[in-house]
Amino acid sequence: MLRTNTCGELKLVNKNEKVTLSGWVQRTRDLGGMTFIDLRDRYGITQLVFNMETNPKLCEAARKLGREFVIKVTGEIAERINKNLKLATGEIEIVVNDLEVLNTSKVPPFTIEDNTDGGEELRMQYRYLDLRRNVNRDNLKLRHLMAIETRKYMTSQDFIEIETPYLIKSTPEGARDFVVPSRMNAGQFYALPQSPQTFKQLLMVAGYDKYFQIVKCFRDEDLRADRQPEFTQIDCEMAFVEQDDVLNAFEGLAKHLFKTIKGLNVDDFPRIQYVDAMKYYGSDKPDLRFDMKFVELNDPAKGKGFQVFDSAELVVGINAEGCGGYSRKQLDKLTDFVRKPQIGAKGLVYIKCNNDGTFKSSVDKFFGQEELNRLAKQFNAKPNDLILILAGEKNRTRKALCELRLEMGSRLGLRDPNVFKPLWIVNFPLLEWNEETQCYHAMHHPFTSPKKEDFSMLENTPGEVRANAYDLVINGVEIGGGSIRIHNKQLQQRMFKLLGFTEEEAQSQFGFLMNAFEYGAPPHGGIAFGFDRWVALFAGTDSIRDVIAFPKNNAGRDVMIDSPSAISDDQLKEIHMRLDFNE
RNA sequence: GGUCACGUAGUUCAGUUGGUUAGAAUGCCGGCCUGUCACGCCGGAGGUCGCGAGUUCGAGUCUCGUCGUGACCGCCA
Repeated sequence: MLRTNTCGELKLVNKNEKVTLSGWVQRTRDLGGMTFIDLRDRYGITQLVFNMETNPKLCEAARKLGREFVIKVTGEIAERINKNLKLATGEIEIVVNDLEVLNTSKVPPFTIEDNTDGGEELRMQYRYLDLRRNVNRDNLKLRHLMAIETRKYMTSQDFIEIETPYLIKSTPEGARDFVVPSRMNAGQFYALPQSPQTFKQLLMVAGYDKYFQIVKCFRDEDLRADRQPEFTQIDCEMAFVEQDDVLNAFEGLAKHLFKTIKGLNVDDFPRIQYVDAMKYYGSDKPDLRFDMKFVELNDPAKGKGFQVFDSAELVVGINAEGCGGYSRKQLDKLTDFVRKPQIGAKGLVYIKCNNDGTFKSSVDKFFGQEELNRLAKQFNAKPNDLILILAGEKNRTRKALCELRLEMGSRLGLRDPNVFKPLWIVNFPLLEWNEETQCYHAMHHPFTSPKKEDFSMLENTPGEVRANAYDLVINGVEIGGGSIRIHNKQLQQRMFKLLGFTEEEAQSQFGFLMNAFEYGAPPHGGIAFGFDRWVALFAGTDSIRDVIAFPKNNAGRDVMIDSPSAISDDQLKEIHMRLDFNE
């Protein structure tokens, strides 16, 4: 037998038991006359003790063991003379009388410790060693628990998990598809799904009125810390529902996860209109852990002769409470921050609210004390507050101020990763104007239904039509999004036309869906959650790579197995492909 | 497609204005040590400064290119 117990479970109550343990050598402490070894497995660490006086041969063998050797030991559980309360098994140790090396190990390229000395690159290359560390094991365990709790909750609500295919059909809307050549059908390709969207709608037509799936999705786009080419969604769909039914159902799932995973009872989630989120936070995924709402200043700020304000489409600011003491240098740094190309503001106007009730501003030349006071009142600013104002084109300025708001939130320590502020953003626009292609495209996806009361605007002002679409946002992270779908062939056709599809294109790409709508499609809607992001959020990390066992780097490469890689000429021939690119 | 940062010992990093033999910590190897638990103490080995070109009397340091890694913009229904 290779083991009778794990390295995390033996306690004082097991004293004098004879046990066999197997695991990895975490560390040896050779004191000369005696040697201690920390033996590690997934469950914990147990101390082994070898004594030169009682068993010199065995003790010599133990001294030769290197880090990460795999060993099997048999011995008796003894109470420690010096207990280590930092360790779950710290009250006992194993007095070893038999030692077998199951496998040796090269010296690992970095230490398998909580505070490892290994850098990102190296740890990715030796991911199987990195995964031995506690932080990764805890993250993967958290991921597992969240998946289990999701399945438990969904099952309790009568949802059933149904698998949908991975080899499907390429369609133009949305992200770039990963594509798979077909051997049996020369010149034709499958695509990997960007999501099971159309299949789950077909399941609704089929009468499976509560569906979910924890499922891989694939998008061939450039990566970020929170984006992988393959990622996991909690994909859900319901029939006979309206927007509120969906929000309530999945607010239930979110609350269940907060409760069971984080032990938190969270309040009902606020529901914020898309237009309000943009107006007050400059973002469709506001971080509500802190307030610092935007205050628009077009009326009071214009007409004072300050060209920047007078010519701006929008003048808008925030109040950074308690920052009135910022030095010139600190303010310059903030100005540099907003002028970075990614932020894109031209400059930053400040108003310092001095403790004596006076104001100091970068636009003193144009605004007297009284006028500054009037501006400050709009923010409910108190002495020692700092008002920061940006001006310019509306969308750009809001986006820049959003970044500045988050930066100030971070500086003021208002973005505690242990605090969670979920909310719904509702009533997204149906369409978005794309400058590049000079046409509208669906903001969510082309199956999203417009608001009934906005139908009349579809012909003349389609940009103003609102959709039955919603996002779940937690702490400034978009965790999920969905919509009430179109279930009527005529409306779906009209939608495709609006998006610039010809009738033939729509038919060849989505005919299967529209045909299905002719056979009694029920009203339906759903949502999909970014599972990796949700786990990352609960794990307190910014990068979803930390919660994926074998992630890819930001060029889409797996540096451990070295993929993607070339394939042989024979393989190419089999799939009827010839390469055509410059090396 | 673009912007920025980084690349020096196994590893993580420092390295001044361009100037003698490139340092520290940790890991590794050897020795001592009977209650350690980040054990301690003593000693040792370990470097194509990512790669290529250029400037210079002289380059880890400056310039250009290139490769790798990370972050971001575009992109991601």
